[in-house]
Amino acid sequence: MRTIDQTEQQEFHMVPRTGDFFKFLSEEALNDFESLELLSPHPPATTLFTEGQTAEDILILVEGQVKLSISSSNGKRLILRIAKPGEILGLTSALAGNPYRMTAETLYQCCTAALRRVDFLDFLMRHPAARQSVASALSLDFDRACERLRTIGLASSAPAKLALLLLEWSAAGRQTERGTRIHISLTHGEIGEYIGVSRETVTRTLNKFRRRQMVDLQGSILTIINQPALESCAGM
Amino acid sequence: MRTIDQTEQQEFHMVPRTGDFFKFLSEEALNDFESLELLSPHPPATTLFTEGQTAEDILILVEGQVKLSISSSNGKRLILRIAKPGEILGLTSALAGNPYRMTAETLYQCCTAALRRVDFLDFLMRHPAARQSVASALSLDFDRACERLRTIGLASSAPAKLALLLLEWSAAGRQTERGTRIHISLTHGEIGEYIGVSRETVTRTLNKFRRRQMVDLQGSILTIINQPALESCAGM
DNA sequence: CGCCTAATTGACACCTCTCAAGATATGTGG
DNA sequence: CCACATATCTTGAGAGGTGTCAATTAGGCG
Repeated sequence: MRTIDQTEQQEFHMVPRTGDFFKFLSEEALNDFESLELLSPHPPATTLFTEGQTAEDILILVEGQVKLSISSSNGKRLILRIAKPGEILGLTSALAGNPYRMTAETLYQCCTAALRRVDFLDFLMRHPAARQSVASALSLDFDRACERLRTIGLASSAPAKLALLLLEWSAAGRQTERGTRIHISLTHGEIGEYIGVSRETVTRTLNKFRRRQMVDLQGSILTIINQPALESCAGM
Repeated sequence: MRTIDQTEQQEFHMVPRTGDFFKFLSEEALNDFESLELLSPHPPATTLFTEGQTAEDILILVEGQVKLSISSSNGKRLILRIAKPGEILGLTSALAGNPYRMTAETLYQCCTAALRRVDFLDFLMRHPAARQSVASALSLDFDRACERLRTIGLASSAPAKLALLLLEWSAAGRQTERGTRIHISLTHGEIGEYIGVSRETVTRTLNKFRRRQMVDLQGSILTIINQPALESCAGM
């Protein structure tokens, strides 16, 4: 189901640097950074680090997507979010040198840049812009966790949770004349782990949305046809 | 039900500074801080700021307890945590100058120290120890949000959620020969808002715990008699 | 084609919410 | 001290939602 981008394994120095962290670095800071980093490719479905493991290095996602999740001892998982290029993985743990509070798993072929913790802290001392960038990343991490709490803790029913998730995703979607089109790259099981409901409930609820003409589903392409209906379902 | 500490309204300069933020400040930094702050007393059940409001000032809790919560448009609330003295309220929003993501409400008579945002940022520039302190506070905020997600999102049943909450609180409790004793200062309704279940379910579940000899309940004093049983109930 | 993963659908049990009624506390004013 | 008002807790009954289990179908890939 999950289609893997068949991009050629690129030469490391050619890997483009996109995303918030790199965007605000000066040319000079970028060069400084590149002299410290260790770039590594990772196959799909690789575990980069797990909950409880101590953070030795700083890991920055350069290319690909990484699933961040927390899990309970009885095997249940809760997906926090899908990290995009330019995100620092497990930032708070990495900064403080604490154990990771989450598990990071590659979705596709990924490329990460690793720095030793001390090197990264020194790097931040040298570049105020990077410090600013890290501060907003911390802020963003917290905001996103609150957003997750809102979806999981405040939505009363499974349809409400799913509607909230779709609306959240719709921000990154493309506008078409039929509605907002988004690409769903997760399985129903993973969507379930995203909003804390079972796989089967995701299937049933998605079908309910489709029957009610709220969304259209063609393979992994979902189109939000009736956004107001979705919003009222989400309780907005 | 909620008993209010009848401490005399103290002279401002006599208010003791406790908690993580103040603990790591040098004498000099503390004096610097005190020259910038504006101390204010607040009656119980006062709203300090609400979700969506823009953060103009930095607010640090000096004395008392503050309930931090998020809420949905249909009136449902989710308590994030009870802030203790020394905590910076809405830190990520305050630092970034973003709208608050939560609502802050005093529980008892409280005293806060307010600084203008720019003054606080300047203060941080002057005092590396304070910067360090803020960094770990940010980290702690995130960790606590994840902890909340674990309780609300990963626990499968109401008893599991309540058990997790009690065990979380037991860390701050006092050991006695009968078990860990904790003081519950929230109503059942508020406990419900803490773990995302209804008021009645809290009552029923607490009684179940009591009937099964897992806890003992005398007014607002709860004693964890059978911690292993609680832990297994929490799914640990 | 055969294997494997994911999606689908139905049946059923159980949990929790809601509504409603009553009991128990706490505070207030006479 | 008593009567009253208010807030909180308690308990029961009913309904709806969701998880689990099980069987079947669909789709991708070697």
